[in-house]
Amino acid sequence: MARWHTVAASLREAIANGTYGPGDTIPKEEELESLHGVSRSTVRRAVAQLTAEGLLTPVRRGGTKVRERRERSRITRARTVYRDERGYYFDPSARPWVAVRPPVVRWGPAPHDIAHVLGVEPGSEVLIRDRVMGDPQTRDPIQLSTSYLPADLAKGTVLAEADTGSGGIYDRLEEAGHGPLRWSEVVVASAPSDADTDALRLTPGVPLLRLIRTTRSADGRVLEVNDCRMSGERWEIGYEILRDGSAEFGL
Amino acid sequence: MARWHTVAASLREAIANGTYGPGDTIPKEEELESLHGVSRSTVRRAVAQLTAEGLLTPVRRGGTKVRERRERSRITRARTVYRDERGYYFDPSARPWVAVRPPVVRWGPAPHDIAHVLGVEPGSEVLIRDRVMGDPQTRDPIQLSTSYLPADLAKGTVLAEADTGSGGIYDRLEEAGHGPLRWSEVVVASAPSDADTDALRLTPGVPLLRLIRTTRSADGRVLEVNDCRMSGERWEIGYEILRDGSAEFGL
DNA sequence: CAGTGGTCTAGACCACAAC
DNA sequence: TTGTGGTCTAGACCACTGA
Repeated sequence: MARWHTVAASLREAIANGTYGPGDTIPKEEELESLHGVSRSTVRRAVAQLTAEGLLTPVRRGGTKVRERRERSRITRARTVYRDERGYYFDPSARPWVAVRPPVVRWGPAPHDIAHVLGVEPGSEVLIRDRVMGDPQTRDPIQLSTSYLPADLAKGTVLAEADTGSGGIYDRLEEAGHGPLRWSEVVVASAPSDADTDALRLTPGVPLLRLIRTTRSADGRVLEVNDCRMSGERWEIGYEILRDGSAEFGL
Repeated sequence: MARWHTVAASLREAIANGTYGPGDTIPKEEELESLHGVSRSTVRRAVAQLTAEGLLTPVRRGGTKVRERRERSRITRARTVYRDERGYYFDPSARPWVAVRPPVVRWGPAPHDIAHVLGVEPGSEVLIRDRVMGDPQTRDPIQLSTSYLPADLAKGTVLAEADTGSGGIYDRLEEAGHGPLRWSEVVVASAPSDADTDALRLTPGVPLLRLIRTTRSADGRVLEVNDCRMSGERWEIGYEILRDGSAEFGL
């Protein structure tokens, strides 16, 4: 076993058994050097590893601290989509999030994994609608929501405008004769891109939790793919499980 | 911007635009040194970063390669649990996975996040049932499934045996008068532990996708928490979305 | 068996933030 | 102001594995 592995394992153990609790400062690099009889680079390799794993956060001048793990908040997904006069809702907990910056609408290449679902060639031009949802008070970003629409569907329509009006793109799609719309969604865990790490202010080592929702027309054509990304450390997604013939019960 | 950031960004860009495609070998460390005019350590810092992000895999003697991204396979969760003569099922796709090693049953401390759901003190002793499910042919591990049960419920019962008999712990719990059981589940993304990285043979930088299912008795007591972990790179979880009053439709 | 990545050292200077 | 982590260099030897 490499020496830095030994140092990392020793730190991991000390964190696991509570020797260093959340918020505590671990010994400074110089002390870890003499403690394990290794050079500073070796200590730094070990600390870098635990940092990437989300266990530590180095603070300049303040030492290296054991990260505080927040409790995850839950987003609950209902079995049925519902709507009111303002549009469709997928989340019955109805979080009061707001757009923390104006939506960005642009044309660009379809990412590989999205293109596959959207049924277009990877890299071909599609309409990309970016929103950042966050806390109404603090304006902290919470979710990055990106919609992708096929070019031939969106070109020259209100779908490509920043403001799509009441009910949003789904009402526009139904008005254009594609309805009644149908949706499905998958949950994915992935490493964040640099841009997402930045936008969500993620600590290194924290994965993304992604909800990828596909909108289809009544005849089965894929009209939109929405990729909603949030911190895997701060959020979890709850689903109901029903028993045959039983009534709904709470989570 | 630090120099290693520059090198990392340059490599990321080259991978994104296809200069280095999946499976390609990037220039060896020595070449990257002279290419960017930095020392070997700096090159290595950049490569370490992209490796942690899951973009590269260094191969001794074979150079450093751009990782092939596999397509994700889907696990579909139905809104209703169903059962046959063998027990309850939560996954209608009914994957033919098998236990790739005998289940391990032991008493141990409840992990912090599980204890919270189970309603016991973190670190207090609970029954832990570990299973590894995998491919019937290759016997590759696919899912790590760990069940936690409160000590007072499981002590001295068949629940603490390796073989719980036909229908497993759920049938035993219902026979003990706790039924009809109720379930709920949440999806979580998290960084894997060392043991999980090892058991699932995860590449560094790949997050875990976790299904945490809670079993409750008819009167609401939490009887079991199951933590099912799989590679976030290889799996996604699909959920049905129904429209009010509409018939089911496929994903 | 040789070339690649893996590890480690000793030393230097920088930059930020808490004091 | 100063102590902490952040970056970088030059050089050495090791260990695995694919040519």
